[in-house]
This record gives sequence, C-alpha cells and structure tokens, in this order.
Amino acid sequence: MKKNATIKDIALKLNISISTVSRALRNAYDINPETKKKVLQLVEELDYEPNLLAKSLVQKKTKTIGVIVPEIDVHFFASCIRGIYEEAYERGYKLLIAQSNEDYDLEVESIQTMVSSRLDGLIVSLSKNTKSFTHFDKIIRREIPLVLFDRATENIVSSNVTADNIGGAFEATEHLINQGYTRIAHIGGPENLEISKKRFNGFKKAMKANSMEINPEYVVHCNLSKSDTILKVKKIMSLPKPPNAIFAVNDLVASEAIDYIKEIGLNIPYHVGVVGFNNAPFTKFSHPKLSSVNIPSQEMGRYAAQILIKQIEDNNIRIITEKLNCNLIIRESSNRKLYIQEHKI
Amino acid sequence: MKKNATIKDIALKLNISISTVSRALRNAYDINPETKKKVLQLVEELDYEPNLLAKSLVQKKTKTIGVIVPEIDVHFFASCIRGIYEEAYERGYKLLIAQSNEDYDLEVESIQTMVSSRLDGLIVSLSKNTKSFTHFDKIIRREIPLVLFDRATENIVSSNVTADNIGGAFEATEHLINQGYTRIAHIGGPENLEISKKRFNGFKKAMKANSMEINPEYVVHCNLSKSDTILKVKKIMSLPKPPNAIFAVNDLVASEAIDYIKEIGLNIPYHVGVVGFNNAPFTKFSHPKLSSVNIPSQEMGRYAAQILIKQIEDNNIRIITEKLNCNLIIRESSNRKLYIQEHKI
DNA sequence: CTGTTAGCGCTTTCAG
DNA sequence: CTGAAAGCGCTAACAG
Repeated sequence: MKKNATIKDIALKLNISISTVSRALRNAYDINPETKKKVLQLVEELDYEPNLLAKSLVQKKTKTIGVIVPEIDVHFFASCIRGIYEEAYERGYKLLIAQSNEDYDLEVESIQTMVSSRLDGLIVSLSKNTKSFTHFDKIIRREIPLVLFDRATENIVSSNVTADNIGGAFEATEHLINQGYTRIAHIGGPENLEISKKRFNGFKKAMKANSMEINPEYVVHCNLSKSDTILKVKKIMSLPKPPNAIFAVNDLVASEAIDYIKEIGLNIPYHVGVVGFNNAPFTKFSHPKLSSVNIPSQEMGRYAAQILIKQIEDNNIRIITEKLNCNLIIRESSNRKLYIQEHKI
Repeated sequence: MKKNATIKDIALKLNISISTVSRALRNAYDINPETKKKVLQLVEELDYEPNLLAKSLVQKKTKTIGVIVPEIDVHFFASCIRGIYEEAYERGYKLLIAQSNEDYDLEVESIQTMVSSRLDGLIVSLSKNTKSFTHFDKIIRREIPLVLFDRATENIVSSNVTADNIGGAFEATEHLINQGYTRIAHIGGPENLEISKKRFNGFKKAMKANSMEINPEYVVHCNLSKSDTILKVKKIMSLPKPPNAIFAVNDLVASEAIDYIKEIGLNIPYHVGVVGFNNAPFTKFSHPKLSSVNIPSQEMGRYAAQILIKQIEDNNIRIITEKLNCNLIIRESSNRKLYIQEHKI
C-alpha cells in the first residue's frame, strides 16, 4: 500500500498551516474562498483522502454502528440488516457486522470487539443460546447506545424493537377458525424461546376469544429440526381424531407439516389448513402457497437504526420500546373457503 | 457515553510509564511478569478496553475488510457475506459492509468511504449498472488489496473469484438435451452483464458440442424484471413452433417462465423443461421443484476473503483468479424422463 | 481569515 | 526490563 497524502502535505505545498487546510476541507465558514480553492485543487492533484481514523480518534465518534445477528444469511436477518443499513447510510453511518452463529461465546467476543472499536452504538439480536447477559454490562456501564431487535430480553435494560408475535399468532389462529376449521393444532418451537412462547400465547388467546377448546394432544413443541418436526406432525396426525388445521411456529415447520400431510393423502387446505410464521420468500413458491404471518423485517431494521441514531445524537439513552404489527398473508394453504368455492365442493 | 480508561490512566496509577503498560498489554517478551500482573489487574478494575482506533492510526492497519454488494438481502449475497465473515473472523478481521443497491453512484460513494476508513482491503461484487470503472483507480493507485467476486470484470485489474458460469450453463443445457428436449431456448439477462454473457456462452457451447442448432428466435434477453421476463417468455412461447425447453439465466426468471407456461396449459416438465441458475432457497419448494445450477456461494465468499487476506498479509498484490465449479441440481422441472416413467406415458 | 498549540490513545524506536 | 520522546493525521480552542 502506498502512502496517503495528508493535510500536512497540502499545507506544506501551499505554505499555509494545517488548520487552514483542515478548515478548507470541512468547509468551515471562516475560510477565504481563494485559499479553499487552492486547497481543493491540491486535493485532486495529490489524490488526498481524509483519514477517518484520525478524525474519529479526536472526535470520539466513529460514525459507525455495530450489528450482531445470529446468522447473516437467514433471510429474516439479512432483511433486517438491509433496513439497518439503509437508515444508517441515510444518516451518515457505516455498518460493522458480526455473526454470533447462535453461539454465546461468539456473541460475547463480538461485543468485546465492538466496544474496542469504539462504535457509536450497537444493534443486536440475541443468539438462541444466550442465557446470561453479563456481557452487556460493559455496554451499559459505558452508556453505549444499544438497541435489541427481534430476539430481545427483559434481562437487558435497553431499547428494543420486536414484532407483535402474540398479535400475529392471534390473527393466524383466528383466521383458521374463521375458515371453518374446528380442530386446531399448534406446532410450537423450543419452549424456552421467547418467540415460541409468544406465538403459543397468541394461539391460546385466539382460541379462548373464540370459545374454542384447546385439545392438549394438539399442542406439540419441536426443536425446529426437520426430523423432530416430522416426528411431532406424525404424532398429532396419528391421533384417533387428528386435527384439521395447524398453526406452526414458523414457515419451515409449516412446510414440513404440509409435506407429511400431503404424503398421507390429505388435501391442503381442504382436509387440513396450515399457517406458518415469517413469510419466508419460499412461501410464495410452495405448493400450495403457504399462508404466513409476515414480520416487517426491513422496517424492523430501520426502526432499530432510527432509535439507535436518535440515542446517539441526542446523547440520551431514554429507553424506547417499539412493537411492530405483523400481518397475516393469506395464501392457498389455509384458504378453505376459496378452495371449496373454486372446486364447487 | 462515559470516558474510557486509557493506558495512561493505568500508568499513572501504577507509577510506571505508558510504554511499559503498552508492553504488558501486548504481552511483549521483555516485560516483568510482576509488572504485567499488576497491569492486568488494573485493567479489570478500571474496566479498560484498548482503543483500536489509536492502534490503527499508528500501525496503519485497521484489521477490517470492506465488502460491497448490490443487495444485502439477496440470498446469494447474504450467503457470500457469511462466507467472507467466517473466514475474516477466523483470521482476526472485522467486516464493514455496504450495499450499492445496484446503483453506480452508491457504489462509487461506498468505495470512497472505505478508502477514507483506511480498510485493509476490499471485496466487491459490482452493481448491474456499473459500466465505468474509474472509481476503482483510487484503489489500484493506493495498492489497496482488492478482490472482486461473482460480478467481476476484466476492466479492473484485480484478483477475483467467480463461478464457472460457462461450465454450469453447459451442464444445464446438456442436461436438457439429454432429457430429450429438442427445441431449446435461452432467456438471458442484460447483455452487458458479464454473467449473462457467460451463461449464454455455456449454452451455445453445449448446443454446439451436441450438434444442436440454435434457433435465433429462441434466444431472448430480459432485464430481469418480472414484467420484462413475462414479455420475453410470451414472445418465445407464441412462436409458431415454440421451444420445448428453456435454460434461464436465473431462478426467478425460470420461475416466472414456469408460471406463464403453466398458465397457458402446458405441463412442466412434460411439454417444456426448465432449468434455472443459482439454486435459490425457493427452488426446493416451488412446484414443480426447479432444477437449477448451484453456485457455492459461501465458499465463494470464503475464497474471496482468503485471497484478500493473503494479499494483505504478504503485502503483495499478485493477481489470483479462482473459478469455482458449479453443479447442476436436477429436480422435477427438467426431469422429463422420470416424469414419463412415473406417469407411464 | 489564519496560525499556534495541544492533544486524541496508542506504538515504536532508542537509550539506559 | 523500563522510560523518554516522537509521531500516526486530524480537530479544536485560543490568539492574533
């Protein structure tokens, strides 16, 4: 790598002081247009690029935000990152990203690195395996602005933006009820996961609100792996009186349920209606197209960034909690009424 | 934000010089174990975290890599980023990411920012609309290590890692031929895009190698938008003698072609076979499941990072060009033989 | 409008 | 093994 020109080089060539050059570059108000012109000209000639490191060191701000997500290539997180990026970009912030890979130790390490890098603020979505939160003490103690998103916890006192999982689950379940399904099952996720709990709660709430009884045999929890999901689907579908609708904790689980149900010769949505959660890209392409609760992921990222930047610039860490509405996207897998109508049954 | 402790604070408290503290922290060899112990103890007490900015400023290296992609949330790029991240992480590098949003100006600006941030090296995948490459001069001139990936160009002298698009397209086309399709069409992407050209070339090569004539009417190019794709599909399918197979430049185009073809009452793969490119996540879920050429995206990211870091650390920008093999994933949309067998036609 | 001075928090010779 | 001094490239008072 070649040596970069500095303001000192420019000052020397022009026989002026470095502070004058500095002023010209920052287009401060108290600068002679003539001088400024000359400086700008030399900038071109010398191919000068300001050194942001030096600037950050003195100003004690890096104009960069740190983002930690469990997995970068999971569409939901990638989409959040895009939202964060766009908001940050518009406000003049850069993005340093890290992935915890759902690993507690990696999460701790990433936070450490980000603190050392003197980032202006952090946006993080917790790893599934994070059960202790002392690594956030470092951040709280230093009063580094922090916003948690999606995978938040009450154990950390910070701003956070999450989706209204309860509301989304409620809407999904009620939709199944309205479609005329009478025996509604729920395939949940790991019971310790906040999100699993919320979605299950929304399910229960909707059942109750509609005076439907929950058959305990219809409620199962899987660890989100394919094999375990199939096991649990099999279990409920093998009951003497199997359910005729399933609200699944996410789209993959829903899709695996659908595969199994189709395999045993039942029609979806006629015999069994299915709704997933997340509105993953594949839901539009699956067969039948999968109904799903959409989480506005990109908006979630934008909000998180917005809140964070506000905290950074107002230099005030008032805690803001934003809960974003989810919306149910009704596709074929649960639209029994339309199916009946179209097939004149 | 609170003031951070510095080595000076430690030095003062211990009544030693800052250079000694510095040595203790970097565990240099020439340090008294006793002194080191005391320093480390104070580190805990004062909650000291090294300031990487200061370190970077003097060492002239930031231990961070810049990544610019067209769109962060496109699965292919997200997956590459993951690969880059993992390799970088293992080698002690951080990641600054930016998105060009397929916009030339944003790409230029991102590069500018990264140069100013004094990143140790850059990994970029070009925007679709980048037709001039002078913004890379800044990087070349400074001898900043640079690796292009996927969307590379010969107009920039740099290392690059790409997929063997020609080979992948060849395999896909030959597969269609082997399945017994006789009138094979190609829906390409924008003609200026390197990738479009390569995939088209692979198509031509396979046709030639199998002594198949290319009907010029069967070759169309779209701008990858949905509307334009449908327009072009319509065009070829409305020919007096329409094609009975399509090799599409990517999965989305393939999927839109399939939708249209199903709509006009033809069966896939029986009447028309379709193969896409990218092996996007949805291909497994679409109906029929879409055959597609898989690009090892995560590996591509890893390689790019590997090459870059080698250049950074060897301080030698020998140009390395890596071409990764693609592999065809045969699913239902092109498996005419299996279809015939299963349906006993 | 411009120059001087003093750092930001660290590493890196060079002496001792 | 330790300290002094210089400096990375910039900003930020404070004079003038």
